[in-house]
Amino acid sequence: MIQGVKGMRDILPPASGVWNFVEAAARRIFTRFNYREIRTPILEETVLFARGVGEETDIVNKEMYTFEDRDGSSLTLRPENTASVIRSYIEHRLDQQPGLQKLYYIGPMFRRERPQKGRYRQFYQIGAEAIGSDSPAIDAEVIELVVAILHEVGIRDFELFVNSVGSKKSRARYNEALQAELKDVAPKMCEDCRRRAQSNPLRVLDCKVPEDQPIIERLPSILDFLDEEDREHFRRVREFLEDRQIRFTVNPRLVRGLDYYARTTFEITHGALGSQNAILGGGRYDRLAETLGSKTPAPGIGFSIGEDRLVMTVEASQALNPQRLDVYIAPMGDTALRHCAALAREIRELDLSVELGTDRKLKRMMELANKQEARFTLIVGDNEIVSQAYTLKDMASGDQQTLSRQALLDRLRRP
RNA sequence: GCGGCUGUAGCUCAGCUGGUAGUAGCGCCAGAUUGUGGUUCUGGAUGUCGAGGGUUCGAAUCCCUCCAGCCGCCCCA
Repeated sequence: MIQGVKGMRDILPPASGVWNFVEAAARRIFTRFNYREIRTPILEETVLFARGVGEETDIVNKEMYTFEDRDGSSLTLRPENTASVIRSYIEHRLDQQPGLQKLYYIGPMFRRERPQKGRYRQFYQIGAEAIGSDSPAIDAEVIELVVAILHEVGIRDFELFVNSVGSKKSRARYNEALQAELKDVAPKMCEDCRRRAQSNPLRVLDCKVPEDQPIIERLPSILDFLDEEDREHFRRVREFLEDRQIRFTVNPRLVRGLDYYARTTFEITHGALGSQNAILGGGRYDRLAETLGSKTPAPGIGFSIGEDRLVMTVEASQALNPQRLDVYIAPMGDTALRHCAALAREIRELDLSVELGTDRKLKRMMELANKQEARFTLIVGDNEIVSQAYTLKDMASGDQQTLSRQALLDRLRRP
């Protein structure tokens, strides 16, 4: 049997209905915040991600699907979308458009990681970028926007963490200070932390072992390494969030991220997700455009929601009503079947979903109507064609009435 | 990429001190007299027991390899 590729999955009904629900909700909120959709290619030149995301990140080092094209150029399946959006912004001179560019996207990304629940090699992100301003008010609005999306899909019990990682320079200084400090205290910590102190000091901050917490609390905070401007920027972001009555926790340990992050970073987690508990993450990337060759600065901030994970929490938190069938038409015989095609078209024009049965037996068609939870079944046989009166059965109550063609359409028009 | 656990009908699973697959539940199909579903009853189909190899007279059951999923690491969405 030919199977799907590892880490990639089929999204079947009824789950696909939840995906559509989530995407429709996101689009509504994006529209309210005046974001418009951008669609970028799934393939980009490898160098875009190498430079944009950062040569030293795990994503670029070991997780990209990179291959040589027939002409010898190196192409990569996008592992994230911010770099592509900025590339497009530069290429099409969107900085010449009036005001901010507020763009959103929905689509698949690819990273070759070991698959797990909530972690797939082809996964989907719903994201947005606000490019062209470094105002802290934009940071707060972007965060307000993601919170609004979560509310719109019915998720309330999440936690929002915000932090500021300052400039690249202050992050480097912080990393040094952390390493120096860890040299002394790491031996007293758990096995994992001792390893991380060597390989990736920032990861120590994520340790969940209770005994290590007192030590971690005494480690230096990145917030103490910010310069004056970064500190003020972060203060105002928090102020704007409070004005908007958005509940958040400052988490100085939230320092991970791609190389391009600067100043504000944020993350939202949800308990129902297990170890892959981050449902979305984002941050500011004021220098990314220049890194990618823009002559003019284009400070921006964005986020991406892990749609797979969002769908999981939506599925866990509420029972969504699946797509309903409005009318099942049961024609009795070939004449009726031909006759019903026009009838089906007329009912569909009322924006109702219609299934036109092709089975020979009425009993069988009634069964199918029932299994698909049709609201009505319309029975059309010789009697009905001759008399131009149709039998409409309400499947919930079992009531049946005989209606003229016009009365039938009127009856179906109102719920 | 590393470690652990798991893999039997469409789904959930039983069988696993080796003897050649389950009247299991749900679902699916058909019938209970020719234009009426949901309940009930009756009957039926479907599995190369994840794949390949090995041990054995004989393997779903033991061993090896591979594949996939899940959990942890790592990373992140």
